[in-house]
Amino acid sequence: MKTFPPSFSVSAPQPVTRTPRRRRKEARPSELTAAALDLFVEKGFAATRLDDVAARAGVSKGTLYLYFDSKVALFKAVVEEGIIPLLAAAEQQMAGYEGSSVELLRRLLLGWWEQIGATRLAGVPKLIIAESRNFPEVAQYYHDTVIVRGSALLRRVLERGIASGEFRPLDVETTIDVIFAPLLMLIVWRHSLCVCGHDNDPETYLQTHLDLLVNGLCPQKEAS
Amino acid sequence: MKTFPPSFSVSAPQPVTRTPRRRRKEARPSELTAAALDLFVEKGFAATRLDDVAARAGVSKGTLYLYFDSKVALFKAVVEEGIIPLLAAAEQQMAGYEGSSVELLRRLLLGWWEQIGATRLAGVPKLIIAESRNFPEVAQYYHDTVIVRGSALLRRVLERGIASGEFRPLDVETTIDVIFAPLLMLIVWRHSLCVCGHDNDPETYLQTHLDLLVNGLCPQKEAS
DNA sequence: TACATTAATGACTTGTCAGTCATTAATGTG
DNA sequence: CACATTAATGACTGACAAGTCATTAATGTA
Repeated sequence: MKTFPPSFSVSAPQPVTRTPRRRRKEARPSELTAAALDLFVEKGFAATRLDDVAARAGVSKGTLYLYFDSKVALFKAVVEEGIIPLLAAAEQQMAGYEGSSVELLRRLLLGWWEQIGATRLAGVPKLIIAESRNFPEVAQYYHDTVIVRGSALLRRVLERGIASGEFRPLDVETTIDVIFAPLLMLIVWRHSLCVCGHDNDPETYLQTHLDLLVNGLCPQKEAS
Repeated sequence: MKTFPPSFSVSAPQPVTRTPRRRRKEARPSELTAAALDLFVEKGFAATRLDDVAARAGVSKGTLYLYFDSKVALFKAVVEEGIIPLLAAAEQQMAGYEGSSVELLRRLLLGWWEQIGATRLAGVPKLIIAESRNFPEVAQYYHDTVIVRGSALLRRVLERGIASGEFRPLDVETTIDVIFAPLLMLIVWRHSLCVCGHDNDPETYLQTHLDLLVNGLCPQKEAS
């Protein structure tokens, strides 16, 4: 990753193996947010050093501050770039859907897993869960721009299913949170508690969750 | 919080308004763990300053180090004192239970809520979820002493229910985690994301979770 | 090639906090 | 009371990291 001075001499004379400066105003911001996402995911928000973010993006810390006012601003940019577009796409897709509500719910949850849960982006919600207490500004921003909008998607599915009689009438607002909790805990397990060996197979976990959700714990009382 | 010399003179001649030292070797440890629990819950593990823990317990930081080798040791003591006894009690209770498995599951989850989730102790699992990545030693300790033992309780309930035909045959290990996830997320909401207004009524939340668990999302197909 | 513009740098300032240790004083005993 | 024991103190150290800014040098233009 880094350029070390080789212990044997090479044809090109490298003064101190320092790559020359490059002026790349356009490319810096996205390179910095990409580096930041990696490190936020790996170490958490508080534990990520901006020196490291800058180094991974191939610049110095001073340069980072040229493009982002603060650590918080950098995080907001990561969310803006990584999550918001996915939300917009999901809203689009759902608008045109015509099948059953059970299937729609399944697609929504599995889609979230594929596009966020199973990717580097999963670090973002994990980080919010872990650190919002210490960074209320960050939490507020994420709540207003992501959670509210994501909840609305689930709300539509549930209301749709209840209206069509596919679902029992439930407390929709509470059910949204109950349904989503296992997905969030799945990424928490995979990004935090993994350190102590305990781990789940995500496929099995999601299947089990959906199965419990749709069918419950008890056998269908067909013969009653 | 701190004792300032008053700018006007007071009848009682307070040299610098400093309470005299007291030697209370016996009482210190539990006073310190109590103070630590409060602050860990409020601020998280990393963000809790040992100066503050000591101050809340009415001693200086040096005294804290007289009784605990490190911040991690202090945390372990908090778990040892707060959580382990509850686990032991739950195991005891469950051994003698004779009713239905649905009812046993309900009692287990609601009992967890009453004794941990709704109390100051809820901060402990929340803290593990949030910070295990940065403190693997802490996570490992908690996994080995609490999570493994708690999972065993749920496992017994599920196996009992499956054996009696009350529950469908399921992947028990995965189901344990899926069932517990919403409870953990509930305390995360209440201890972290509360900062941004979003909040649930715990009673409704738990009822909804149990209802979904036992009955699922769809109406019972009685007439099929 | 000479020069103006400004992207990029990294040493520095400032503040925080875990953990240490020489000093102080509370308490029991003879 | 005199004094030994040891609980308690808090100033200090060392390490770390966010944010700043005077300096450096890449690049385009005349």
